[in-house]
Amino acid sequence: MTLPLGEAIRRAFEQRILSGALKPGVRLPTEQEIMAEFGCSRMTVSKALTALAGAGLIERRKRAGTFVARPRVHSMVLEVPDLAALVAARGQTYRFRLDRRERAVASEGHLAGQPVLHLTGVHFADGTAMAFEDRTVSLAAVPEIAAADLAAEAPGTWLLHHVPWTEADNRITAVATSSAEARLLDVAEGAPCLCVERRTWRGDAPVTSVRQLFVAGSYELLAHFGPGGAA
Amino acid sequence: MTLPLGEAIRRAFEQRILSGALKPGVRLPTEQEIMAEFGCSRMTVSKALTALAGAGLIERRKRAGTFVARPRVHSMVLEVPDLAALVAARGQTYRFRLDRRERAVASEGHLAGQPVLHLTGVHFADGTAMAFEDRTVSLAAVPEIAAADLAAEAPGTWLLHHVPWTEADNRITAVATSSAEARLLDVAEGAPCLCVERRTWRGDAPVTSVRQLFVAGSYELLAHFGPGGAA
DNA sequence: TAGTGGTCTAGACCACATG
DNA sequence: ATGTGGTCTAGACCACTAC
Repeated sequence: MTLPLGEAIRRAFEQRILSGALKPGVRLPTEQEIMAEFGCSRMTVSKALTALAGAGLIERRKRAGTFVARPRVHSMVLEVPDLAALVAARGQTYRFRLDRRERAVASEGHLAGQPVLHLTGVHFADGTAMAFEDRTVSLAAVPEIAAADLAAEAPGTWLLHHVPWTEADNRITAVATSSAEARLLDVAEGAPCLCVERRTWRGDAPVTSVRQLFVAGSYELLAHFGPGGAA
Repeated sequence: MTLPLGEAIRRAFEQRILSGALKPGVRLPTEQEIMAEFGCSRMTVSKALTALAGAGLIERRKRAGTFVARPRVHSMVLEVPDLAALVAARGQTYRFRLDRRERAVASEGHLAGQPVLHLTGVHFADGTAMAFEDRTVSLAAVPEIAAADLAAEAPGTWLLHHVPWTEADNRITAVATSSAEARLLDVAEGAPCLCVERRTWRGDAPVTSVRQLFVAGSYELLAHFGPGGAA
Protein backbone atom coordinates (compact mmCIF):
# COMPACT_ATOMS: atom_id res chain seq x y z
CA MET A 1 0.00 0.00 0.00
CA THR A 2 1.80 3.05 -1.23
CA LEU A 3 0.33 6.12 0.37
CA PRO A 4 -0.15 9.30 -1.63
CA LEU A 5 2.72 11.62 -0.83
CA GLY A 6 0.56 14.42 0.50
CA GLU A 7 -1.23 12.00 2.79
CA ALA A 8 2.11 10.65 3.97
CA ILE A 9 3.23 14.15 4.89
CA ARG A 10 -0.02 14.83 6.69
CA ARG A 11 0.28 11.64 8.70
CA ALA A 12 3.93 12.23 9.49
CA PHE A 13 3.21 15.54 11.18
CA GLU A 14 0.03 14.24 12.78
CA GLN A 15 2.11 11.48 14.30
CA ARG A 16 4.83 13.85 15.48
CA ILE A 17 2.24 16.05 17.16
CA LEU A 18 0.16 13.30 18.77
CA SER A 19 3.23 11.47 20.00
CA GLY A 20 4.50 14.60 21.66
CA ALA A 21 7.61 14.87 19.51
CA LEU A 22 6.26 18.24 18.40
CA LYS A 23 4.82 20.06 21.38
CA PRO A 24 2.15 22.76 21.42
CA GLY A 25 3.45 26.16 20.40
CA VAL A 26 6.49 24.75 18.66
CA ARG A 27 7.15 26.02 15.19
CA LEU A 28 7.07 23.55 12.32
CA PRO A 29 9.58 23.67 9.48
CA THR A 30 8.73 26.11 6.72
CA GLU A 31 7.02 24.79 3.63
CA GLN A 32 10.33 25.09 1.80
CA GLU A 33 12.04 22.88 4.37
CA ILE A 34 9.28 20.30 4.27
CA MET A 35 9.55 20.26 0.47
CA ALA A 36 13.20 19.38 0.87
CA GLU A 37 12.57 16.76 3.55
CA PHE A 38 10.01 14.88 1.48
CA GLY A 39 11.36 15.77 -1.94
CA CYS A 40 8.11 17.11 -3.30
CA SER A 41 6.59 20.31 -4.59
CA ARG A 42 5.28 23.09 -2.42
CA MET A 43 1.69 22.51 -3.52
CA THR A 44 1.78 19.03 -2.03
CA VAL A 45 3.14 20.31 1.25
CA SER A 46 0.56 23.07 1.33
CA LYS A 47 -2.34 20.68 0.85
CA ALA A 48 -1.11 18.46 3.67
CA LEU A 49 -0.73 21.38 6.05
CA THR A 50 -4.09 22.80 5.04
CA ALA A 51 -5.68 19.51 6.02
CA LEU A 52 -3.94 19.54 9.41
CA ALA A 53 -5.01 23.12 9.99
CA GLY A 54 -8.58 22.17 9.16
CA ALA A 55 -8.40 19.42 11.77
CA GLY A 56 -7.19 21.96 14.30
CA LEU A 57 -3.84 20.33 14.90
CA ILE A 58 -1.76 23.23 13.62
CA GLU A 59 -2.10 26.96 13.20
CA ARG A 60 -0.66 28.83 10.25
CA ARG A 61 0.37 32.44 10.53
CA LYS A 62 1.61 34.49 7.65
CA ARG A 63 5.13 35.71 7.93
CA ALA A 64 5.54 33.88 11.25
CA GLY A 65 5.23 30.26 10.16
CA THR A 66 3.27 27.18 11.13
CA PHE A 67 2.83 26.16 14.76
CA VAL A 68 1.46 23.21 16.69
CA ALA A 69 -1.92 24.31 18.04
CA ARG A 70 -2.38 24.66 21.78
CA PRO A 71 -4.77 22.09 23.16
CA ARG A 72 -7.81 24.14 24.02
CA VAL A 73 -11.24 22.76 23.53
CA HIS A 74 -11.56 19.29 22.23
CA SER A 75 -14.21 18.89 19.60
CA MET A 76 -15.90 15.55 19.52
CA VAL A 77 -18.36 14.10 17.09
CA LEU A 78 -21.80 13.82 18.62
CA GLU A 79 -24.10 11.18 17.18
CA VAL A 80 -27.69 12.33 16.96
CA PRO A 81 -29.84 9.35 16.03
CA ASP A 82 -33.36 9.51 14.73
CA LEU A 83 -35.58 8.39 17.58
CA ALA A 84 -37.72 6.06 15.51
CA ALA A 85 -34.66 4.33 14.08
CA LEU A 86 -33.00 4.12 17.50
CA VAL A 87 -35.96 2.44 19.13
CA ALA A 88 -36.38 0.07 16.21
CA ALA A 89 -32.70 -0.85 16.43
CA ARG A 90 -33.26 -1.84 20.05
CA GLY A 91 -35.93 -4.26 18.92
CA GLN A 92 -38.70 -2.20 20.49
CA THR A 93 -41.84 -0.81 18.94
CA TYR A 94 -41.80 2.92 18.34
CA ARG A 95 -44.81 5.19 18.46
CA PHE A 96 -45.31 8.94 18.51
CA ARG A 97 -48.45 10.47 19.93
CA LEU A 98 -49.24 13.93 18.63
CA ASP A 99 -50.94 15.94 21.38
CA ARG A 100 -51.15 19.41 19.90
CA ARG A 101 -50.93 20.86 16.44
CA GLU A 102 -51.76 24.49 15.86
CA ARG A 103 -50.80 27.36 13.66
CA ALA A 104 -49.44 30.47 15.31
CA VAL A 105 -47.02 33.30 14.88
CA ALA A 106 -43.84 32.78 16.85
CA SER A 107 -43.28 35.49 19.40
CA GLU A 108 -39.77 34.65 20.44
CA GLY A 109 -36.71 32.61 19.58
CA HIS A 110 -35.03 32.34 16.23
CA LEU A 111 -38.42 31.90 14.53
CA ALA A 112 -39.88 35.09 16.01
CA GLY A 113 -42.38 36.87 13.79
CA GLN A 114 -42.86 33.94 11.43
CA PRO A 115 -45.98 31.92 10.87
CA VAL A 116 -45.27 28.55 12.44
CA LEU A 117 -46.75 25.19 13.23
CA HIS A 118 -46.58 24.44 16.93
CA LEU A 119 -46.44 20.74 17.80
CA THR A 120 -46.22 18.78 21.03
CA GLY A 121 -46.23 15.06 21.55
CA VAL A 122 -44.70 12.09 23.28
CA HIS A 123 -42.37 9.38 21.98
CA PHE A 124 -43.05 5.84 23.14
CA ALA A 125 -40.87 2.73 23.12
CA ASP A 126 -42.88 -0.47 23.60
CA GLY A 127 -45.71 1.61 24.99
CA THR A 128 -43.58 3.33 27.62
CA ALA A 129 -43.15 7.09 27.44
CA MET A 130 -39.59 7.87 26.54
CA ALA A 131 -39.50 11.52 25.62
CA PHE A 132 -41.64 14.62 25.47
CA GLU A 133 -41.22 16.94 22.52
CA ASP A 134 -42.22 20.55 21.98
CA ARG A 135 -41.50 21.73 18.47
CA THR A 136 -42.01 24.81 16.36
CA VAL A 137 -41.68 24.58 12.59
CA SER A 138 -41.51 27.56 10.26
CA LEU A 139 -44.32 27.46 7.71
CA ALA A 140 -42.36 29.91 5.60
CA ALA A 141 -39.40 27.54 5.32
CA VAL A 142 -41.43 24.31 5.25
CA PRO A 143 -44.90 24.96 3.82
CA GLU A 144 -45.28 21.29 2.90
CA ILE A 145 -45.58 20.31 6.55
CA ALA A 146 -49.07 21.76 6.67
CA ALA A 147 -50.21 18.78 4.64
CA ALA A 148 -48.06 16.16 6.33
CA ASP A 149 -49.54 13.29 8.32
CA LEU A 150 -47.66 13.79 11.56
CA ALA A 151 -49.60 11.14 13.38
CA ALA A 152 -48.04 8.50 11.17
CA GLU A 153 -44.52 9.93 11.29
CA ALA A 154 -43.04 11.99 14.12
CA PRO A 155 -42.28 15.58 13.16
CA GLY A 156 -38.55 15.09 13.65
CA THR A 157 -38.50 12.05 11.41
CA TRP A 158 -40.66 13.77 8.81
CA LEU A 159 -38.37 16.79 8.77
CA LEU A 160 -35.29 14.60 8.53
CA HIS A 161 -36.71 12.91 5.45
CA HIS A 162 -38.08 16.01 3.76
CA VAL A 163 -36.02 19.03 4.73
CA PRO A 164 -32.24 19.01 4.48
CA TRP A 165 -31.01 21.47 7.06
CA THR A 166 -27.59 23.00 6.70
CA GLU A 167 -26.96 24.36 10.15
CA ALA A 168 -27.98 23.43 13.66
CA ASP A 169 -27.04 24.10 17.22
CA ASN A 170 -27.80 22.01 20.27
CA ARG A 171 -27.93 22.73 23.96
CA ILE A 172 -27.78 19.72 26.23
CA THR A 173 -28.72 20.03 29.89
CA ALA A 174 -30.22 18.10 32.78
CA VAL A 175 -33.51 19.32 34.22
CA ALA A 176 -36.18 18.31 36.67
CA THR A 177 -39.59 17.59 35.17
CA SER A 178 -42.45 19.98 35.83
CA SER A 179 -45.70 18.50 37.03
CA ALA A 180 -47.25 18.68 33.57
CA GLU A 181 -44.26 17.03 31.95
CA ALA A 182 -44.10 14.39 34.66
CA ARG A 183 -47.72 13.49 33.97
CA LEU A 184 -47.09 13.11 30.25
CA LEU A 185 -43.99 11.00 30.78
CA ASP A 186 -45.51 8.98 33.62
CA VAL A 187 -42.70 9.74 36.06
CA ALA A 188 -42.59 11.48 39.42
CA GLU A 189 -42.55 15.25 39.40
CA GLY A 190 -38.99 16.52 39.62
CA ALA A 191 -37.59 13.33 38.09
CA PRO A 192 -34.33 13.99 36.20
CA CYS A 193 -34.46 14.32 32.44
CA LEU A 194 -31.94 14.86 29.70
CA CYS A 195 -32.97 17.98 27.83
CA VAL A 196 -31.94 18.63 24.24
CA GLU A 197 -32.81 21.97 22.68
CA ARG A 198 -32.05 22.24 19.00
CA ARG A 199 -32.46 25.00 16.46
CA THR A 200 -31.93 24.37 12.78
CA TRP A 201 -31.51 26.51 9.70
CA ARG A 202 -31.43 26.04 5.98
CA GLY A 203 -28.92 28.60 4.86
CA ASP A 204 -30.00 31.78 6.64
CA ALA A 205 -33.61 30.72 7.01
CA PRO A 206 -34.68 29.25 10.39
CA VAL A 207 -36.43 25.93 9.92
CA THR A 208 -37.39 24.53 13.31
CA SER A 209 -36.68 24.65 17.00
CA VAL A 210 -37.35 21.78 19.33
CA ARG A 211 -37.08 20.94 23.00
CA GLN A 212 -36.91 17.26 23.85
CA LEU A 213 -37.07 15.84 27.36
CA PHE A 214 -35.79 12.30 27.75
CA VAL A 215 -36.61 10.24 30.79
CA ALA A 216 -33.36 9.45 32.58
CA GLY A 217 -32.18 5.96 31.71
CA SER A 218 -34.17 5.74 28.49
CA TYR A 219 -31.67 7.63 26.40
CA GLU A 220 -28.05 8.59 26.21
CA LEU A 221 -25.99 10.70 23.87
CA LEU A 222 -22.74 9.33 22.54
CA ALA A 223 -19.83 11.37 21.31
CA HIS A 224 -16.52 10.26 19.96
CA PHE A 225 -13.15 11.66 19.06
CA GLY A 226 -10.48 9.89 17.14
CA PRO A 227 -9.10 8.66 13.86
CA GLY A 228 -12.48 7.28 12.84
CA GLY A 229 -14.24 10.45 13.83
CA ALA A 230 -13.19 12.98 11.23
CA ALA A 231 -13.27 10.47 8.42
CA MET B 1 -13.48 41.94 -0.95
CA THR B 2 -12.28 39.91 -3.86
CA LEU B 3 -12.79 36.27 -3.04
CA PRO B 4 -10.13 33.73 -3.94
CA LEU B 5 -11.24 31.93 -7.06
CA GLY B 6 -11.30 28.48 -5.48
CA GLU B 7 -13.42 29.78 -2.63
CA ALA B 8 -15.77 31.40 -5.12
CA ILE B 9 -16.23 28.09 -6.87
CA ARG B 10 -16.79 26.30 -3.59
CA ARG B 11 -19.45 28.80 -2.55
CA ALA B 12 -21.12 28.76 -5.93
CA PHE B 13 -21.79 25.05 -5.73
CA GLU B 14 -22.61 25.18 -2.04
CA GLN B 15 -25.23 27.78 -2.90
CA ARG B 16 -26.63 25.77 -5.78
CA ILE B 17 -26.97 22.74 -3.54
CA LEU B 18 -28.40 24.48 -0.48
CA SER B 19 -30.90 26.43 -2.56
CA GLY B 20 -32.13 23.23 -4.11
CA ALA B 21 -31.06 24.16 -7.61
CA LEU B 22 -28.90 21.04 -7.49
CA LYS B 23 -30.85 18.24 -5.85
CA PRO B 24 -29.48 15.16 -4.08
CA GLY B 25 -28.23 12.52 -6.49
CA VAL B 26 -27.86 14.95 -9.36
CA ARG B 27 -24.58 14.88 -11.19
CA LEU B 28 -22.40 17.98 -11.18
CA PRO B 29 -20.49 19.15 -14.25
CA THR B 30 -17.15 17.45 -14.78
CA GLU B 31 -14.02 19.20 -13.59
CA GLN B 32 -13.24 20.07 -17.18
CA GLU B 33 -16.60 21.79 -17.57
CA ILE B 34 -16.20 23.70 -14.32
CA MET B 35 -12.74 24.82 -15.47
CA ALA B 36 -14.37 26.26 -18.56
CA GLU B 37 -17.22 27.88 -16.61
CA PHE B 38 -14.92 29.69 -14.23
CA GLY B 39 -11.92 30.05 -16.53
CA CYS B 40 -9.43 28.51 -14.16
CA SER B 41 -7.11 25.54 -13.90
CA ARG B 42 -8.18 22.06 -12.92
CA MET B 43 -6.22 22.18 -9.65
CA THR B 44 -8.35 25.07 -8.45
CA VAL B 45 -11.55 23.25 -9.30
CA SER B 46 -10.29 20.13 -7.60
CA LYS B 47 -9.47 21.92 -4.37
CA ALA B 48 -12.92 23.50 -4.25
CA LEU B 49 -14.65 20.17 -4.85
CA THR B 50 -12.41 18.43 -2.31
CA ALA B 51 -13.53 20.95 0.30
CA LEU B 52 -17.19 20.35 -0.53
CA ALA B 53 -16.66 16.60 -0.36
CA GLY B 54 -15.00 17.01 3.04
CA ALA B 55 -18.04 18.94 4.23
CA GLY B 56 -20.23 16.09 3.04
CA LEU B 57 -22.14 18.13 0.48
CA ILE B 58 -20.99 16.15 -2.52
CA GLU B 59 -19.74 12.68 -3.32
CA ARG B 60 -17.06 12.03 -5.90
CA ARG B 61 -16.92 8.76 -7.78
CA LYS B 62 -14.19 7.86 -10.21
CA ARG B 63 -15.24 7.38 -13.77
CA ALA B 64 -18.82 8.27 -12.84
CA GLY B 65 -18.46 11.90 -11.80
CA THR B 66 -19.39 14.13 -8.89
CA PHE B 67 -22.84 14.01 -7.32
CA VAL B 68 -24.83 15.95 -4.76
CA ALA B 69 -24.77 13.90 -1.56
CA ARG B 70 -27.86 12.12 -0.26
CA PRO B 71 -29.63 13.19 2.96
CA ARG B 72 -27.29 14.21 5.67
CA VAL B 73 -25.94 12.06 8.45
CA HIS B 74 -26.91 13.26 11.87
CA SER B 75 -23.64 14.05 13.51
CA MET B 76 -22.67 17.28 15.15
CA VAL B 77 -19.57 18.81 16.61
CA LEU B 78 -19.62 18.73 20.40
CA GLU B 79 -17.50 21.30 22.18
CA VAL B 80 -15.84 19.91 25.28
CA PRO B 81 -14.40 22.81 27.23
CA ASP B 82 -11.86 22.64 30.01
CA LEU B 83 -13.73 23.34 33.23
CA ALA B 84 -11.18 25.73 34.66
CA ALA B 85 -11.14 27.76 31.47
CA LEU B 86 -14.92 27.74 31.23
CA VAL B 87 -15.42 29.06 34.73
CA ALA B 88 -12.73 31.68 34.25
CA ALA B 89 -14.39 32.79 31.03
CA ARG B 90 -17.60 33.40 32.99
CA GLY B 91 -15.71 35.74 35.27
CA GLN B 92 -15.96 33.37 38.20
CA THR B 93 -13.24 31.96 40.40
CA TYR B 94 -12.45 28.32 39.80
CA ARG B 95 -11.26 25.86 42.39
CA PHE B 96 -10.86 22.10 42.52
CA ARG B 97 -10.87 20.24 45.80
CA LEU B 98 -9.14 16.89 45.70
CA ASP B 99 -10.87 14.51 48.09
CA ARG B 100 -9.21 11.19 47.38
CA ARG B 101 -6.00 10.13 45.73
CA GLU B 102 -4.89 6.55 45.88
CA ARG B 103 -3.01 3.98 43.87
CA ALA B 104 -4.81 0.83 42.95
CA VAL B 105 -5.14 -1.80 40.28
CA ALA B 106 -8.21 -1.27 38.15
CA SER B 107 -10.58 -4.19 38.33
CA GLU B 108 -12.95 -3.23 35.57
CA GLY B 109 -13.48 -0.93 32.65
CA HIS B 110 -11.07 -0.22 29.86
CA LEU B 111 -8.21 0.18 32.37
CA ALA B 112 -8.78 -3.24 33.95
CA GLY B 113 -5.63 -4.92 35.24
CA GLN B 114 -3.50 -1.80 35.07
CA PRO B 115 -1.93 0.09 37.94
CA VAL B 116 -3.90 3.30 38.22
CA LEU B 117 -4.32 6.46 40.22
CA HIS B 118 -7.85 6.83 41.51
CA LEU B 119 -8.97 10.40 42.13
CA THR B 120 -12.16 12.02 43.32
CA GLY B 121 -12.90 15.67 43.91
CA VAL B 122 -15.28 18.54 43.45
CA HIS B 123 -15.16 21.50 41.07
CA PHE B 124 -16.22 24.86 42.47
CA ALA B 125 -17.23 28.10 40.74
CA ASP B 126 -17.13 31.10 43.06
CA GLY B 127 -17.18 28.74 46.00
CA THR B 128 -20.30 26.88 44.87
CA ALA B 129 -20.05 23.20 44.06
CA MET B 130 -20.51 22.72 40.36
CA ALA B 131 -19.45 19.19 39.59
CA PHE B 132 -18.29 15.99 41.20
CA GLU B 133 -15.59 14.02 39.46
CA ASP B 134 -14.45 10.42 39.82
CA ARG B 135 -11.40 9.68 37.71
CA THR B 136 -9.04 6.81 37.06
CA VAL B 137 -5.70 7.45 35.37
CA SER B 138 -3.40 4.77 34.03
CA LEU B 139 0.01 4.95 35.67
CA ALA B 140 1.39 2.90 32.84
CA ALA B 141 0.34 5.47 30.25
CA VAL B 142 0.94 8.55 32.39
CA PRO B 143 3.64 7.85 34.98
CA GLU B 144 4.35 11.57 35.35
CA ILE B 145 1.02 12.12 37.10
CA ALA B 146 2.39 10.42 40.22
CA ALA B 147 4.47 13.53 40.81
CA ALA B 148 1.87 16.10 39.73
CA ASP B 149 0.41 18.63 42.14
CA LEU B 150 -3.26 17.88 41.57
CA ALA B 151 -4.39 20.18 44.31
CA ALA B 152 -3.14 23.14 42.31
CA GLU B 153 -4.48 21.96 38.99
CA ALA B 154 -7.49 19.70 38.48
CA PRO B 155 -6.64 16.29 37.05
CA GLY B 156 -8.58 16.97 33.86
CA THR B 157 -6.78 20.22 33.27
CA TRP B 158 -3.43 18.67 34.09
CA LEU B 159 -4.05 15.83 31.66
CA LEU B 160 -5.22 18.24 28.97
CA HIS B 161 -1.97 20.16 29.26
CA HIS B 162 0.37 17.20 29.55
CA VAL B 163 -1.08 14.23 27.72
CA PRO B 164 -2.29 14.45 24.14
CA TRP B 165 -4.84 11.75 23.51
CA THR B 166 -5.79 10.38 20.17
CA GLU B 167 -9.12 8.79 20.88
CA ALA B 168 -12.00 9.34 23.27
CA ASP B 169 -15.60 8.38 23.71
CA ASN B 170 -18.27 10.06 25.76
CA ARG B 171 -21.58 8.98 27.20
CA ILE B 172 -23.95 11.74 28.22
CA THR B 173 -26.94 11.01 30.43
CA ALA B 174 -29.16 12.55 33.07
CA VAL B 175 -29.16 10.98 36.53
CA ALA B 176 -30.48 11.58 40.01
CA THR B 177 -27.83 12.23 42.65
CA SER B 178 -27.19 9.60 45.28
CA SER B 179 -27.15 10.73 48.89
CA ALA B 180 -23.35 10.80 49.00
CA GLU B 181 -23.11 12.78 45.81
CA ALA B 182 -25.85 15.15 46.94
CA ARG B 183 -23.91 15.87 50.10
CA LEU B 184 -20.74 16.67 48.18
CA LEU B 185 -22.54 18.91 45.71
CA ASP B 186 -24.73 20.54 48.36
CA VAL B 187 -27.99 19.72 46.62
CA ALA B 188 -31.03 17.68 47.58
CA GLU B 189 -30.77 13.93 47.18
CA GLY B 190 -32.25 12.88 43.87
CA ALA B 191 -31.59 16.29 42.31
CA PRO B 192 -31.02 16.02 38.54
CA CYS B 193 -27.47 16.06 37.23
CA LEU B 194 -25.88 15.95 33.84
CA CYS B 195 -23.54 12.97 33.77
CA VAL B 196 -20.58 12.75 31.41
CA GLU B 197 -18.58 9.54 31.28
CA ARG B 198 -15.47 9.71 29.15
CA ARG B 199 -12.78 7.20 28.29
CA THR B 200 -9.61 8.24 26.47
CA TRP B 201 -6.80 6.44 24.72
CA ARG B 202 -3.44 7.33 23.30
CA GLY B 203 -3.14 5.07 20.34
CA ASP B 204 -4.14 1.66 21.69
CA ALA B 205 -3.20 2.46 25.26
CA PRO B 206 -6.00 3.48 27.64
CA VAL B 207 -5.17 6.74 29.41
CA THR B 208 -8.01 7.71 31.69
CA SER B 209 -11.67 7.23 32.43
CA VAL B 210 -13.78 9.79 34.21
CA ARG B 211 -17.33 10.27 35.42
CA GLN B 212 -18.43 13.84 35.97
CA LEU B 213 -21.71 14.88 37.58
CA PHE B 214 -22.78 18.43 36.88
CA VAL B 215 -25.41 20.13 38.99
CA ALA B 216 -28.36 20.95 36.73
CA GLY B 217 -28.23 24.56 35.67
CA SER B 218 -24.52 24.97 36.30
CA TYR B 219 -23.41 23.48 33.05
CA GLU B 220 -24.54 22.77 29.55
CA LEU B 221 -23.04 21.04 26.58
CA LEU B 222 -23.16 22.75 23.22
CA ALA B 223 -23.02 21.04 19.88
CA HIS B 224 -23.16 22.53 16.46
CA PHE B 225 -23.44 21.55 12.86
CA GLY B 226 -22.87 23.71 9.87
CA PRO B 227 -20.53 25.47 7.51
CA GLY B 228 -18.72 27.15 10.37
CA GLY B 229 -18.52 23.83 12.17
CA ALA B 230 -14.89 23.96 13.16
CA ALA B 231 -15.22 27.42 14.63
C1' DT C 1 -11.49 1.12 -23.01
C1' DA C 2 -12.27 5.63 -22.59
C1' DG C 3 -13.29 9.20 -19.47
C1' DT C 4 -13.39 10.35 -14.78
C1' DG C 5 -11.33 11.89 -10.53
C1' DG C 6 -6.59 11.53 -7.67
C1' DT C 7 -2.44 13.22 -7.38
C1' DC C 8 1.67 15.69 -8.36
C1' DT C 9 5.06 19.21 -10.43
C1' DA C 10 7.79 23.44 -11.02
C1' DG C 11 7.17 27.25 -11.47
C1' DA C 12 4.67 32.15 -10.42
C1' DC C 13 2.68 36.43 -8.19
C1' DC C 14 0.55 38.37 -4.21
C1' DA C 15 -0.77 40.00 0.56
C1' DC C 16 0.63 40.35 4.75
C1' DA C 17 2.56 40.42 9.39
C1' DT C 18 6.64 40.42 11.66
C1' DG C 19 11.42 41.40 12.81
C1' DA D 1 12.08 45.15 4.02
C1' DT D 2 11.73 40.31 3.90
C1' DG D 3 10.23 35.87 4.16
C1' DT D 4 6.11 33.58 5.11
C1' DG D 5 1.88 31.36 3.76
C1' DG D 6 -2.23 31.92 0.08
C1' DT D 7 -3.33 31.12 -4.16
C1' DC D 8 -3.08 29.92 -8.91
C1' DT D 9 -1.41 27.81 -13.49
C1' DA D 10 -0.77 24.57 -17.33
C1' DG D 11 0.57 20.96 -17.88
C1' DA D 12 1.34 15.53 -16.56
C1' DC D 13 0.70 10.55 -15.33
C1' DC D 14 -1.98 7.20 -12.89
C1' DA D 15 -5.94 4.22 -11.06
C1' DC D 16 -10.13 3.08 -11.29
C1' DT D 17 -14.62 1.88 -12.96
C1' DA D 18 -18.70 2.31 -15.43
C1' DC D 19 -19.83 1.86 -20.05
